[in-house]
Amino acid sequence: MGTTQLESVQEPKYWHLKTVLSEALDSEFSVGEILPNERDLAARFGVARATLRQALEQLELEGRLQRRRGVGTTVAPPREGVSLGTGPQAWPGGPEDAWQPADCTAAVPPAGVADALETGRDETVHIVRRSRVSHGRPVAAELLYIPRSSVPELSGIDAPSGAARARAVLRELQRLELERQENAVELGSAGAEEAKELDRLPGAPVLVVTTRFIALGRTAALSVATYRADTCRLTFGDPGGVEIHAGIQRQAS
Amino acid sequence: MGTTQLESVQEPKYWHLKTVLSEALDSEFSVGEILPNERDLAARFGVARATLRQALEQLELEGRLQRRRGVGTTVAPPREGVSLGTGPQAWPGGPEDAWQPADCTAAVPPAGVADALETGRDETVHIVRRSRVSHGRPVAAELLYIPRSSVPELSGIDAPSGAARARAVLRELQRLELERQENAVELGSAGAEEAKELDRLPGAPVLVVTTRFIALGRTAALSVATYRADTCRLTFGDPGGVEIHAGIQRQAS
DNA sequence: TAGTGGTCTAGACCACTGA
DNA sequence: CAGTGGTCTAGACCACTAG
Repeated sequence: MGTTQLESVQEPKYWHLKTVLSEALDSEFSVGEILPNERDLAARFGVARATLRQALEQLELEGRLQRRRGVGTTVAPPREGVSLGTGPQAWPGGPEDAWQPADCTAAVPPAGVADALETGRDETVHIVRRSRVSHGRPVAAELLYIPRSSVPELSGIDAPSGAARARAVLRELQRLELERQENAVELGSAGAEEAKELDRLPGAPVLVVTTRFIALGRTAALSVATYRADTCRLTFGDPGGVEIHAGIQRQAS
Repeated sequence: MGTTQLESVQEPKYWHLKTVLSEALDSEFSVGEILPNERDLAARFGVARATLRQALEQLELEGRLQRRRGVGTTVAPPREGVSLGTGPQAWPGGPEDAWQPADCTAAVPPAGVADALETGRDETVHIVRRSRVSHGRPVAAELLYIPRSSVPELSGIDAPSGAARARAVLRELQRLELERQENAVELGSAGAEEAKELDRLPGAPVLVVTTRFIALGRTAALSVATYRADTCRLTFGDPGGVEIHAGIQRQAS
């Protein structure tokens, strides 16, 4: 560090800024603390506000900062471990399920979902909306697609929609014997509705977890869950033991 | 759609742009095709280049586009499913392992890693670098931390470093009986070295998969693998069956 | 060397929050 | 209401790629 080496071969300003800020966060700030506003910070570092923002965006993406319009930028707590499927295989709505049913409607699913469910593209399915809350904050929103054939005994006399119906559908689902489930995780960005549910702006990065529940050789239900990427670390496999934080592991070399 | 409704309550331009572009990608472009350059596109839509770029950035984050400096913007192929742990539990370097060992050195790991491994903070461990390639493209880079105590029989006469030593270390690891493993997935951004290995720019979004291998009640190895978030969809649990694409499922309502 | 995307600037206005 | 972050503009220059 003695010299400002030539090795700054062409390091972008925002990248250097990010490094400096990251170190400052470690040493000079504590969780929840409010940073100076963007205009002040930019002036302090002698860069345009847009450049400063580029650094802040990266730090927010890495879960180190939290920015809220009208409020300010605060130091984020370490990411929270959120368990996916504690037991190897379990229906949604079973015991130990961390999700809260919010609503249930009947509608035609997107074509991709219909194909996965092997239902006709015009066929309506049960769509259960659920949300997952942790430490009082929403962390995930889910759409659960369930073909009518998976819950044949569902009484039509039950509530036509709402949380009560959602619970009824999930209860019926338990009667099937779950063969196995397939999971996939990928990066996405929050749509308008998801953003509202997750208390973020549209376009915010999310981890999309797609789960296919397989019973009797066919896909009995399909879940598409979007987790806040800024606050969540998805854990799976056998739990237990001390928590580990990749974020911390990756710092420095 | 008949009217440009007032419901454009305040939809940002870049958001609307993203929607328009996304639909155009579906209907008017095919995979690999090159889009007009940013200056032309911006002019065509009557927005500043920065605004256009904001839309492109989102689409790239969602894996719909691929941008390369000096080349242009192309339509990306659907994300590729990348399997994490086909069998429930297996040591790295075992049969069916998709990784290619690249190097092996001995060094003091980051503090977070040392804590997870329960080694002293000044203690050196074996660090195996591996890379994962799919369809000729690099998709992930990994750092594997292995305490010396996990491979006590390792002969000091072997190659002091390089791929040969990496293979030797992994071979020794197989002798331990794997009890279980813990996985975690979170969003991160590529560091300078990772970026080079993944053929991306620094700061590119990555999915960081942390795996703790547990044997004899202690952490026998720790893997930190970074996957390209733009091209990968991580799959786990029992495989088999038709591939599903959350990206497609999430389109439209 | 021409053309691409990546970085950066110095402004402006807006939407939202909280006092 | 004042102050915050979010959006947007119209430029400029740079790093990289390929012919």
